[in-house]
Amino acid sequence: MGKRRYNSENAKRDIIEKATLIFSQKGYNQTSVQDISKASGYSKGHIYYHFQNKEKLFVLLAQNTMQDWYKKWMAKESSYTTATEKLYGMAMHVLYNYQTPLLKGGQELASNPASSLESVKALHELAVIPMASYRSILQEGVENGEFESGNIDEWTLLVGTWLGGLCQLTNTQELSTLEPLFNQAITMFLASIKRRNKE
Amino acid sequence: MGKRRYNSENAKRDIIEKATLIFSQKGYNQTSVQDISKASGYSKGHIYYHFQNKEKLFVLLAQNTMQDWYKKWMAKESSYTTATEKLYGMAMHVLYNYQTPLLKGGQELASNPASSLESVKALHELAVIPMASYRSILQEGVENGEFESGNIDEWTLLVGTWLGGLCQLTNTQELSTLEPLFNQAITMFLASIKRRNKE
DNA sequence: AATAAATTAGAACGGGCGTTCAATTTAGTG
DNA sequence: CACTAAATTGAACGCCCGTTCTAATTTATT
Repeated sequence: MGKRRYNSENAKRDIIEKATLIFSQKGYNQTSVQDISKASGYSKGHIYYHFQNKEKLFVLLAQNTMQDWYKKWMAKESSYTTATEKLYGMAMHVLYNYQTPLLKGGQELASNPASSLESVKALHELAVIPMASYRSILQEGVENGEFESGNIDEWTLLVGTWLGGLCQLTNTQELSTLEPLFNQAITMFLASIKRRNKE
Repeated sequence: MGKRRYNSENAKRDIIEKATLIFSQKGYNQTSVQDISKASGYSKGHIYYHFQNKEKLFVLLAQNTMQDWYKKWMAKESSYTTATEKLYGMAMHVLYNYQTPLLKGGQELASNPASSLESVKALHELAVIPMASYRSILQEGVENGEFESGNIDEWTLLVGTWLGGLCQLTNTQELSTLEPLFNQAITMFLASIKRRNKE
């Protein structure tokens, strides 16, 4: 009666790995299950042995990716002492870890009326995660007096959209060349929210 | 021997109109020629009477849309006297006239290896238009002393990506509610590039 | 009224898609 | 070694896509 332990986890891992890569490169609609099959070396049928369907597979990958992004940020965050440092750190974290193209795939899926509500909802919840991270930094900065008091939700949207917009450039430019740009955005943003010392 | 003048221009106009709408709503891949046929009331075959194929049709629409955007801006621009005013005006112009979803469709098309190089090139040229518009405002501001002298190309990218990022919000929020946000972005941006008067 | 060209519809095609399913191989168990 | 369940394949299905083709209809000119 002992549980048998076979091993299809290698296969599953391979599929996940390759699928993440291809979805990132080509988006959701333009990635076929056949593409994933070919890249992973497993048959189309086997993909359906591990995953219910293409949609569920994508959502899982998006969740994994975002979770990874968030965990890595949490690990890094404590190494910064001020909210200001955290903002700069976040900009770099976004530049190097945010999987813009995968998120783009999410928009494709979400905008398709045929997609299950469940998946759309799941993806929507993912999009909230980075915003919450930005918000918490801004909040902290206001509370400890680094930043002026102001409309934190508005600031969150502003910094979030700016970083999101900048990420579009990652499609066409080498990441490292974008560092100054990301930093400059934070510098400009900070210039408007930093508390100016009374002298 | 005189040229006959029939009238299928109504049909063509209808198709263009509906196709623009649907491409904007659903993106490139998820819009089928059948969708356009149904919405316009003309047969699939007739669409191919007017347009070579789906790809060319899309490129044409994108060009029309961008041309329209640019013309409208040119018409508006002269009503602003300072570069500062122009930036605020541009933000509103982008908010209300930039067809983000259509541009998204362009990215889909461009990222498909099967797309013709010609189309990809045409779309790429379109993406340059708004950037050039931003740049010219910044240039003007520097030249007439409104703005500090600085790296204009970097500023262009920064303001461009910010407005582009903000535009993503137009998918989910009422345009008019976004006005303050767009204005706030410009205000923050200006705070960093405006020349401070010597006193 | 006849004609020829412009316009439109609709059926048909080949292909690729996501998905299902039956059959086969693989590997642990007694 | 036989047995059984997991793992994996590959063919098959039905669907919708972009596109083409042919035939019908409308329209302007003669």
